[in-house]
Amino acid sequence: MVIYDSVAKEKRRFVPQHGNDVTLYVCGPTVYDDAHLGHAKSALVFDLLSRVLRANGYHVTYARNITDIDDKIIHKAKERHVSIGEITTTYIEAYHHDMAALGIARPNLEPRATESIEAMIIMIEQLLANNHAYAIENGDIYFDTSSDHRYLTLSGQLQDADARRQRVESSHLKRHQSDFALWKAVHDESIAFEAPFGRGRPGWHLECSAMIEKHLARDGAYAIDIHGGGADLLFPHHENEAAQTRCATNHELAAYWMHNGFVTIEGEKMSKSLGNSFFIKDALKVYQGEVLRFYLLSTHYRANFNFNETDLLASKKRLDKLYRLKKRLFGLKAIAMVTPFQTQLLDALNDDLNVSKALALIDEMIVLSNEKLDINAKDKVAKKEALANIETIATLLGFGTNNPFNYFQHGIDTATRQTVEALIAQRNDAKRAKDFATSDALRDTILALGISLMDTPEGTFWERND
RNA sequence: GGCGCCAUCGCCAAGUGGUAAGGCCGGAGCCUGCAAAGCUUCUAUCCCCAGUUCAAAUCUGGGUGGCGCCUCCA
Repeated sequence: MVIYDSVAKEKRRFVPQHGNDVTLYVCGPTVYDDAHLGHAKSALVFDLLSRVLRANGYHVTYARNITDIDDKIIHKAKERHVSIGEITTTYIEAYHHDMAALGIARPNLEPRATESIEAMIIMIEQLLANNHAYAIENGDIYFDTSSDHRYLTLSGQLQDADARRQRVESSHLKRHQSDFALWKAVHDESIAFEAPFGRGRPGWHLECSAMIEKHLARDGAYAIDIHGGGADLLFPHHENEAAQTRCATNHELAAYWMHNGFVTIEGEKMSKSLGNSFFIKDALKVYQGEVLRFYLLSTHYRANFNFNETDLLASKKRLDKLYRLKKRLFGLKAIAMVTPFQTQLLDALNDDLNVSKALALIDEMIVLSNEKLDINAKDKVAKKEALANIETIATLLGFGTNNPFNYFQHGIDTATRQTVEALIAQRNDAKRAKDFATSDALRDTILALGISLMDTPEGTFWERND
């Protein structure tokens, strides 16, 4: 397997530190609002990565954190006059629901910040003991970036202090502009945690380093094999995580760093300030989760992704073809077998998750299978192979996992369904009577309901139009 | 201002030194009572300029144009 390491800025052959075991940590969401398409992209990319790693025979421990204590959460709880727990429970459930709809498997571990306070306290104490952190008058504890000789080598920022001063809000109490809070002292009645160095709340960057130490880290040069997240996290979040870990422990944080590109809408990054966030739950009202999965995964993970409906529908048509083939194979049991296609598919994905190449292989496989079945509809070998190939696609990429008939009739309500089926029965009567004028008129009626008909030797099937 | 990414057919998108994958859309055909689906077939020399090389979309330099990070952020 080859992975693009966004710190080395080149593709590197992937070699785990500990034999067959792979540790993967990905920065998850802060649960103060619904998940948007950007969250989906990140979760999808690393879901795919974990699938591909496993397909290569690795034993993967995949952790994705949940930040459930944060100023934005507290703010929202106050705004709604509810507890923080109610906010986080609501959005954690929503997150899980949305991710499941996209066919994203749950990571092995989903550590929460509030359950990792002890680990964070331990790390702060290590940093204080090593003189990598200091407390200021009000009780806040900062990481001393000047004490880390490798600071900024991860992101390659290396900017001078004057440049940063322009942008960063100055805190006269910090020793250096780039120093960041490990612990924010709390003196009032608002939510806080007890710590030897005073009541307070953890800084954001700390939790990932602490959780990694607590749940994944093993002896060696690096705490874990792969650390992932959105491209916006490289600096300062991952830079700071890396600094904390190397200064508190005797190892670097991750052997490989992977960052996924952004989902943009109309060419602009989604953000609160622009008001252009596109929530997964809203997209799911219109499109099937699997179509969204296919679309969001169809562009290489490192490239920026400009979401638009035209491209989404083009992706849907591409996925449709996989399901049309599955429809032709309906009722047959898949038999485990090895085909050249499967090897090629894994090879493509092993090249830094080259999904475009994988999709091209899938298209070619579909055409070839259809061709064989057009020549001989009872070609058993072709059917067996095609089924096995579809199984592999489902396992590796999560595409084609549904019942093909349900897929094409997605979102049709019972009333419409009954109407359509009654009209089809009428039309079949007309067809039997060779009354093609009536039968064509009925098809137009059905078409007006958004339904396409397909006459086949096995009967008339219907599909929803998009 | 600093750091970084990107620019391939109408649209989406691989390929990163050896002579342009795939999909969508569109044209033609086969099949079909007519359709749909499926199949066959047709459509690019890679933003511009200069350089390196036997050979460049692919490397180097310079332009132009997008985008991201530097502040919470997937």
